[in-house]
Amino acid sequence: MKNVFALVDCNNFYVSCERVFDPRLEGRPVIVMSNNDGCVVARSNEVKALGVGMGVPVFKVQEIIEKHGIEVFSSNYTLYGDMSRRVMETLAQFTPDMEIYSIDEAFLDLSGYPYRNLTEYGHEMRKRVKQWVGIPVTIGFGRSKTLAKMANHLAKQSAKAKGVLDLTDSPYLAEALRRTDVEKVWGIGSRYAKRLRKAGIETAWDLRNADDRWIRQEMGVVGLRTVHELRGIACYDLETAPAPNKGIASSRSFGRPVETLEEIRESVAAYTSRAAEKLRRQKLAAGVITVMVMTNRFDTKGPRYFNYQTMELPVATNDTGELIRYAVQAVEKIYRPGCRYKKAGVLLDGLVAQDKVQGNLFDDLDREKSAKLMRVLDAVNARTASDTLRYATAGLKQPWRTKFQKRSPRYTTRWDELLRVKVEKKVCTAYPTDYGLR
DNA sequence: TCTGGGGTCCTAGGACCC
DNA sequence: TCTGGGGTCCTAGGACCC
Repeated sequence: MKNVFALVDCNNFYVSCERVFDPRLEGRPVIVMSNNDGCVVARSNEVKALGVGMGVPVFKVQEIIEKHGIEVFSSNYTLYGDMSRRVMETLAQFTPDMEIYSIDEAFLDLSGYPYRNLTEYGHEMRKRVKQWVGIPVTIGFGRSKTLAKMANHLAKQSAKAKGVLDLTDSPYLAEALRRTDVEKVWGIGSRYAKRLRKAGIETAWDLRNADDRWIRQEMGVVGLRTVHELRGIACYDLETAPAPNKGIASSRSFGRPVETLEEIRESVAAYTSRAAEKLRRQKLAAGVITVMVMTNRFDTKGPRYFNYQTMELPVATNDTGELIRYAVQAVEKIYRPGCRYKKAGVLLDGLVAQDKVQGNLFDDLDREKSAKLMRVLDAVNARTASDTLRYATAGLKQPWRTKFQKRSPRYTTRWDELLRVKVEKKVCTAYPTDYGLR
């Protein structure tokens, strides 16, 4: 039996999410920015056509933004996360063999399903996601994940494909490989692309026909797998049950430079709280904590500084208060006065299941009490959908907070931010589904 | 003035042990 | 002055992904 993989990818996902709730944006140029309103992380097709690159700093394209009246949004991860869930739930109806690969992508394993016409099936999926959730998607089919990715990419380029391209047994496969630049291949980043091009390998077709020994030498086993995948030999299976995290990180740039130990300490405490919440959501505990601080790496004047401190905990924990205590100790060791800090972060490692934590003879914390307290904390914050309860160390006003100056309402997860619909005397004909609500 | 955040896997080399 | 070999574990760094 031959493998059939599909890759479903939401088009310009963050932009599409904004458009679902603000149809005025349809057909207009739209940008969504990264954290701290720093970089461009999502662009509508209109913006791509204006030559605005992925990941460019917003201030560098300010002129284009103003000249073309581009609509600009801060990231609204709460909204995007919820919309993603809706898309995935809809896709799950088509097959049980699904891997949620990222917030806006899913692999489907359709091997062994007697679909006579994959293209038709793809159009059905597209239609349903659009109708139920309001998000446009593109679908590529291939004999390996890498080929499904490539098909998806080509489907986006071609208007003729109408969002679906099947390359499983296609007579156009060779042509498709020839038309794909080597850096567009999944697994080939800018470094490898440069080296490959130097060696005369410019397209996916060239890569597919490259010498195995040379590839193994230059790119290791990972590179070799990519080449095999391009030949239609599937090296990667679907990963339906996500492996538990190996580490959990929480780091943020500051909305403005931070200089005092007090503010750095607050931010580190706040980031530690976030990381600890993630930890508890996955029922894990951390045995190692690392705190890092850094100045602006683009700043040419002023002292540049980067440092981190790792601490091993006597007992693995997911208690916010306890983790904050270690984090604060760590940050006090690396804080250097006279620097303008741009970013701080917390990394948790040595993760173990919370019910398999090894005790310690000298442990003086009441673990049961701590677990109870954390449950209450999480429950209250879940009900109020914000960090209503938090540790005083994290500060009250948090003047260093990351910027989100143009965030749209969290339409689907906050009662006080629901979409407002003006109803005139006539009967309202808008149904919740029109807004992605169910 | 303004430049994101959170992950994964692989490999080479050093520490350590017998 | 002579000074083995093989295994494991850990870490840092480099590549990649969205």
